[in-house]
Amino acid sequence: MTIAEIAKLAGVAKSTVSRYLNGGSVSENTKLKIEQVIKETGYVPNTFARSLKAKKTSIVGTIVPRLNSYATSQTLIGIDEHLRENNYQLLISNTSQDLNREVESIYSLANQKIAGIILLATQITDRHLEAFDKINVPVLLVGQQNHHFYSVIHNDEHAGYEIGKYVISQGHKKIAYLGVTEEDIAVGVKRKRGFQKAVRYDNECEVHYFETSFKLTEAIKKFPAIFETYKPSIFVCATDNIALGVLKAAQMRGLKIPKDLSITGFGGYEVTEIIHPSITTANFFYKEAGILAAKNIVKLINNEEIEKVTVSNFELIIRDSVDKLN
Amino acid sequence: MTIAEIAKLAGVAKSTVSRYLNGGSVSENTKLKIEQVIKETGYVPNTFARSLKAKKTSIVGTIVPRLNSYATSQTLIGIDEHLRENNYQLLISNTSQDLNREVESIYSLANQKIAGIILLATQITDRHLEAFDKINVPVLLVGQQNHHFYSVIHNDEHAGYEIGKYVISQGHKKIAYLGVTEEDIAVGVKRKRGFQKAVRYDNECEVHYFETSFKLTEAIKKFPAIFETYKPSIFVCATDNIALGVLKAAQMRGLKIPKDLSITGFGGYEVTEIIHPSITTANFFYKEAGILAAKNIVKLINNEEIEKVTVSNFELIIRDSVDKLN
DNA sequence: CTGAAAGCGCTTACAG
DNA sequence: CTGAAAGCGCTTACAG
Repeated sequence: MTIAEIAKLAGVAKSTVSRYLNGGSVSENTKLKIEQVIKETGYVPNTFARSLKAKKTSIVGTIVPRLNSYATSQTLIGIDEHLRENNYQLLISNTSQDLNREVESIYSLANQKIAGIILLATQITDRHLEAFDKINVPVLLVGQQNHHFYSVIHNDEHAGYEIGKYVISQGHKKIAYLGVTEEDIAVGVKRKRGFQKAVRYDNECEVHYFETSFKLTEAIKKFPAIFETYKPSIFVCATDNIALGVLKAAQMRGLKIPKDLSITGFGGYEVTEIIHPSITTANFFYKEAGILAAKNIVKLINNEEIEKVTVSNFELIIRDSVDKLN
Repeated sequence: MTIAEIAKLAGVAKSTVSRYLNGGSVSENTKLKIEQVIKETGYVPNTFARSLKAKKTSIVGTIVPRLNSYATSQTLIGIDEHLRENNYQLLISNTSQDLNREVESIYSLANQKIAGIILLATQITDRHLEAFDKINVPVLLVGQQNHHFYSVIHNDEHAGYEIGKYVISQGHKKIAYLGVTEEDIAVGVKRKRGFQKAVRYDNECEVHYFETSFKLTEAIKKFPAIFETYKPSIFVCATDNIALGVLKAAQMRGLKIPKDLSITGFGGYEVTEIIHPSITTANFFYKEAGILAAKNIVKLINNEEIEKVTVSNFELIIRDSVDKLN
């Protein structure tokens, strides 16, 4: 089935059918005829021919650092949902946490004439800047903020603040903050900064800051030394994964949570609810952030105005992993 | 940059450049010239023009029931990896567990002239059969077997058998098997069948079979009634998710695992290791199955022979959730 | 080995 | 509102 056959069957010119398909002006009468023929034949336009002429597609490329992460999945689900409803297609490009592949993906997606790019960002390097600069395609960052780009971010700083306030309200005076590298602005800098703001004016409160990677296993390894030398009453962990590592390490040495040690996380990962005891955490709405991202990229594609930074919400979920000391 | 410009710069005809690009016969000399020009200009062929003529692409569509599942992520990672290495592109189509959307996706992918389809299958209905029949594209099933299709499956039956053997070897005599609907052949039928084979000849062993859904929360709800009326020494759960639900429910009522109750799962989900106590389970190699699937679909696309059914391996992982009673 | 030409299935000014 | 024609950037017989 081609547009030519449809045109012939409907007794009109190809261009008229094309106009009908693209919402151009067609008389009611011919509209009906074409509609009829298309229904009968089940005709679907050839995407390649269309894209070849129009020099663009209705595909939004989303670059993700990894596929096997709760945050990624939920965000993708949100993006997918909104894109689908608006007749855009989602193309997922997985980079397996390889920044080189991330840059390659940018060029590769541009080459496929995708309409826009959503990047679930971790770090933005000069090579990212250069690539985005070259390709001239609407771009939206999710999870990290950068003054060169539009972005949808989580409220990491405020989440850190709320966690801090809560921990203090439960009477904790000796806190181990287990964070990550400051190269990650959102997770490494902002969550900590928010936390610091909350504890700053409590003079009796002592906080020591430690750093680990995003890996659960690394947190398990780091735990014993910190716990033994510093003896904190609580571990405030910069991610749920780290919190899970700390929980595992603590339970392995027979500690009762939260009686012997309290723990908090960030993220709102499903496991934190399943696990026993369930973990107090700041829950980010990843799926909603995905929907916001999709909405914004669509607007960008249509040259509509949007805010430079859209902040997605969070909620503090108080569960069973923090002991009340006062 | 178009092929015409490259041709002009290299001083040859478009068709010669095209032949060079597609591995046709070109003299060493012209090959060098073209190579040079392409390098200088950074020319990349237009995919749409190419696909429009060639009437096919190098895209493999993978239809997944859901994005937020460990099994799905791992399988996709495997598929992605092997496809990338072989210059195919992966297009992921998420159906959010909606069988209608699954069927729609089949047609939609076919319409995009993808080279092949991998379906992470749950159930195969007549409408699936009809769709695949119509589109005439190589198809491969993952996770479920069906005599109409090529497939890569997990060794569910043998895994069930090994779990059964192990449970008996630990002296359990009163077993609750918590399974799922038999509409799911792999999970609902085969795992149970394997398990039954293992326990069949142990006369002292009593097994009661129960059914729940795939949802963790449902397992939590089902737990109390089963536990109180039947009082088993172990819950053999048909998935890790169900096992996690049982664990949660048991811990909520203060039971010590495995002292008061033993639990096993199927799947090898990451959480089963993190959680305390860690759960004994049959670990399926999802990523490897993904690689196998990608290998097979590529062969199918190239008209190479493959086995109708490829069985992916598993391993029994013995951890801390089963008590030794003998 | 190489080139000229036709054609894949659309869209888009342009003219009426 | 409608149609004829050109052209998007490739590939593929065909002829030499």
